Amino acid sequence: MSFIQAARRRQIIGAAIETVTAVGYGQSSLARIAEQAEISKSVISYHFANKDELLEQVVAQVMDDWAAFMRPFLEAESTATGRLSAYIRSRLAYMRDNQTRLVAVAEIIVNHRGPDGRPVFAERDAAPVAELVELLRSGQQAGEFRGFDPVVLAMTITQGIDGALTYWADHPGTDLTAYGEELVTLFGLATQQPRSIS
Amino acid sequence: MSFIQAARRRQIIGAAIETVTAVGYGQSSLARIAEQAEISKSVISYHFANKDELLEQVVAQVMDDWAAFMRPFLEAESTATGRLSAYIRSRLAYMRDNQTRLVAVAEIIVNHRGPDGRPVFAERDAAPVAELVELLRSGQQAGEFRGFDPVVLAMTITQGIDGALTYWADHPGTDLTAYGEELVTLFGLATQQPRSIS
DNA sequence: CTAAAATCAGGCCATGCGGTCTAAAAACGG
DNA sequence: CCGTTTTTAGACCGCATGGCCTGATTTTAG
Repeated sequence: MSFIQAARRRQIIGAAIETVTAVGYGQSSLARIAEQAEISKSVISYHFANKDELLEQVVAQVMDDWAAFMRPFLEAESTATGRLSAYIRSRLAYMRDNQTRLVAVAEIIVNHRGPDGRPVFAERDAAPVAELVELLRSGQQAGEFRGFDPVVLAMTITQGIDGALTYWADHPGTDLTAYGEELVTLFGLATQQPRSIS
Repeated sequence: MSFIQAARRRQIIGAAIETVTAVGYGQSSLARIAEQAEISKSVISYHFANKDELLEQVVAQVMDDWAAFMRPFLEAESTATGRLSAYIRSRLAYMRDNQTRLVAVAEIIVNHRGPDGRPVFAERDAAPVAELVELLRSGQQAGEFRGFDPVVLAMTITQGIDGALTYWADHPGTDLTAYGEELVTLFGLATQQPRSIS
């Protein structure tokens, strides 16, 4: 893949992200994206097979980048409790520097459907939840966590973190770091082994 | 409003809900909704001013019904702790009997935009969160809850409950009652005043 | 320098959209 | 029973969409 190809693809992907964040998935036509990028519509058609492939690339790029960003934070922790806190903190840290990207991806994941009407990115969206389930299970086996249902916990944590993005998008003054610390203590209390029963 | 008018409106609203749940907001054209209802497209235009009014009615009907369903459960509780549990349980109880309705409304709220590109139902969606904030604040003033940020808590609880709907839609075998109890203990642990410090 | 390949702009097309129009059918009142 | 009003079906309109095509322009290769 040539240099100019890669550059154009990056530019178009960026324009798609800006457009989706600004006007929503439904209004993000190829014409609008091209206008945002200040190029002709056919340039998109030349560099991407179709709109689906463009959206696929947007999602893949952001998700991969996000996972790569988080990995070192998780690997630095030895206990499950520490990894859970690091998970929450690093997801919010990434949010802080990639708001538009993540808003766009969230919009695409929820809305993009195949010809059968079913969401296309459902599996990709479920992956981080599955990862969290593993984290929680290991913490239970290590005796750090109480005996909750790890699926419910993982789902709720994921949703809680996504809620921070939604809230931040609606209230730009929000201190995301403080929000994250609230979540860390919240889910810390919710997961840890209760004190002695007596 | 005549009897037949009311019946037709109910039928069309029902068909809109079915359609949105089945194929998503984006693919829910008036033609599809009419097909689902086995009527002609113009019948919709006759009974509703336009698509926006139809969606408005769908959302309003479900949200009002939901709030009315929950009210007695909340009023039966005297403590903030009890009201929080009742809040979670009653929201999940309503979900159990109204899955398609709620999936459709969630989809519409997130996706429906005005001509300016901004979401239309943002305020209506924020109302339950504001209600929860009040509940949590009163619990803090009563000394039942610890000193968390009530906005973060309210947001996380709301998101956590919505997560149950999402998970249930993807995993039809889910026991919603058990899911709800997990949430009750989870947020119970997260909110209650810590034991004596020593 | 030139010919081939890659890249781009603008126009074009079939499709599906929301909404309207006309006329037929159904319901209703006297 | 008939005339009026309400309700419905189906055709139709203007518009935006995703995708494609043609031809011009730029880059690359020999």
